[in-house]
Amino acid sequence: MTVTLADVAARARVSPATVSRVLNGNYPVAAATRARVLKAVDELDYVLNGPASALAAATSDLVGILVDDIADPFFGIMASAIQSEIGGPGGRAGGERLAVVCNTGGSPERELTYLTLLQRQRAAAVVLTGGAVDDAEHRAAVAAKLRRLSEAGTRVVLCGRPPVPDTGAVTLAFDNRGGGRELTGHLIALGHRRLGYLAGPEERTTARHRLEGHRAALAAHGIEDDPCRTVHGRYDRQSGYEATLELLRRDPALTAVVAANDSVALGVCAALRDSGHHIPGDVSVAGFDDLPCSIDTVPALTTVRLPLARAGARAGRIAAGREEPPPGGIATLRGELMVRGSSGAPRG
Amino acid sequence: MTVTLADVAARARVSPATVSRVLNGNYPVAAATRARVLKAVDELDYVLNGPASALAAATSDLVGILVDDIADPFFGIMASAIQSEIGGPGGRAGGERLAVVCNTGGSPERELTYLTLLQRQRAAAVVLTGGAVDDAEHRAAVAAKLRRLSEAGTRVVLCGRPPVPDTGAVTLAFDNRGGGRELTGHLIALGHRRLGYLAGPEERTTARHRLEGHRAALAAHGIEDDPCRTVHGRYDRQSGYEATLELLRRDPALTAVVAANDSVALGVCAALRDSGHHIPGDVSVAGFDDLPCSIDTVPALTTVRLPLARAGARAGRIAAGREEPPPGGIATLRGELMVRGSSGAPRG
DNA sequence: CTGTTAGCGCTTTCAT
DNA sequence: ATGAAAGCGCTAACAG
Repeated sequence: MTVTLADVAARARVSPATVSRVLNGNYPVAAATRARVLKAVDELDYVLNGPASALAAATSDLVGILVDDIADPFFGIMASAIQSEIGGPGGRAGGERLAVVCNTGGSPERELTYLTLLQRQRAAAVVLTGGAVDDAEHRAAVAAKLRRLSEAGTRVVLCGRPPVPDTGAVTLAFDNRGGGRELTGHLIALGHRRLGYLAGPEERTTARHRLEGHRAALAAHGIEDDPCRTVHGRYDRQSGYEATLELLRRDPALTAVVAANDSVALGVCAALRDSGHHIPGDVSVAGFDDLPCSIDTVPALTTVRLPLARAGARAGRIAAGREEPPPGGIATLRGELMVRGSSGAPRG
Repeated sequence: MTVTLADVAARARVSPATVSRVLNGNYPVAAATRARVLKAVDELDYVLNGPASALAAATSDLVGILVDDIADPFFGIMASAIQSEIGGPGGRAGGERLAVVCNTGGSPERELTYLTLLQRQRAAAVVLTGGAVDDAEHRAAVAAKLRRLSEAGTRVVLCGRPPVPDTGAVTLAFDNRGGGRELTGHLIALGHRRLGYLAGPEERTTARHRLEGHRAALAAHGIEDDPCRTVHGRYDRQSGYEATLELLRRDPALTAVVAANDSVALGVCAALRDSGHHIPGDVSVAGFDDLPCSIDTVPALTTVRLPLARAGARAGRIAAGREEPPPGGIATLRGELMVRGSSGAPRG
């Protein structure tokens, strides 16, 4: 009842092999024959059977994109860029690739599960985005999976994620350390000496690297890094809100708060507003990522712009095999400091 | 070289069929045998071949989620909710489903392409989110595709999208008309009589329905609907910014601007600020959707909260076959008016 | 509860 | 340029 390639062949009065060749366009076929086949395809409303095709050819057109949180524009922007570079023509059979995004929810287990699922589908490529969970066991498990995927012919690209050595994975990393250093450096230059820092989840590499940059900037200027001025939390607004109140409790004389990312910074702003502090008159605020939202806060947020779309597009092209990997398989992309109204000189 | 089910069978000293039964867990197998098989799977590091499995079983565990714009939290939030309800155990083979999101970029052609690709993969279910393009030709093409998918056994769910009759598709629609009516009604109740309206893309059903609601509210209160106070545009911030300037040029005495969604409303706020208008003192602003960002504008945005996460979760469960479709296959979910600081009584 | 036997629908040598 | 035939790796009756 469901129409198969054989049906098309019968109607076009050719062999199944010829239909396959027309559909894949990877073999010379007489123009007249091709036309006849295409007509039959159209008339029968034939749709290629993906699994059968993938089984016989031992490859598929599936490309997986793993993200931590699809509801977060940070990942959405990257995923969108990746997908738009992959989803075009260029695949096998029918010329279209199925680029799909998988939401891990930040869970290491789900990350591994999705990798297995994609391995099971014999995916053509896999792109992993965002910071990794920096735990020895999980790192080893991911490395093993990536190695296995590479060996099976799946292209692996890490986008905005630190390299995983010896896996054949191409890496486009963000310079989170450098960005963090520059951001805190900017605040120090304005005259700030009592800076609160809201770090992201302790186990995430992005959070860790940004914090390292912050500390490097403090050290470079001989400012003591009082541990009670750093609070770890989640990468979300609410976490920023709560942590800010905690920070103010610990040191009411704070003149600046640096957040692990923009979502957290929005929470910081809200908490400061709600507790009667003026931004930047009383307290300066800075974020990281430069999400679209960040320009609409009042005052607009000082932050570090990450080239999310550019990185994603490049990762997509590499995954699609349309661009050469960077030399050594690793490239580091720098962020750009965006100075806006939320940062200013401290009072007094 | 790549290990197959037969290898596992050999090592576990059972037949391939038994291995398959263990892996799918849909058939009684002696505990001892199962353990032996699982051990072999582990030792050989075996990964099921998805295409082969899908071919033989004539079904797959792939579930597709179509979104207009993955970088927009409106879709991200729904997609996340859908995926978290589907991605769990409950699929075939190994107990995991591959729930993936496909980014159409709002293009009708890409929407159809993705539907074909999913049909090709013999997807277990497809969820379409967001407003449809309301063009007769495209509507017919989508309807035909959905019918074909349904007939092939793919579950089809429309989430936040108007029904498509006679396709077997289950619909969870948002009451955009009602929300629009309530929002404009609120502004009218505050005393506004000169309201600008920034409608979304003219061809989108969401934009259309929200506008209809707006007009219904005007009509209900006997307010003339001056066509020059309505401007169509894209669903983004920049569009809102530009259209607001245009609106003010046409009628500088406007006391309120209603936007098609929150992103547009952010642009409205920016344009008003930049042209020296106070919100809500000079001009009130209202959005639609209640995205997370909307609470962080100053003043916070009056808007209509849509149950994105709830709708997504329900759509996901229906797609996964874990919840019954609503009676008649259609449910309409209402929005909730969120009155915040951006709306107030008009001056004078 | 387990093994045997046919395919699922397509791709791809190898001939012609 | 086209056809014939042999699987790809798995599942699903059907026996036992």
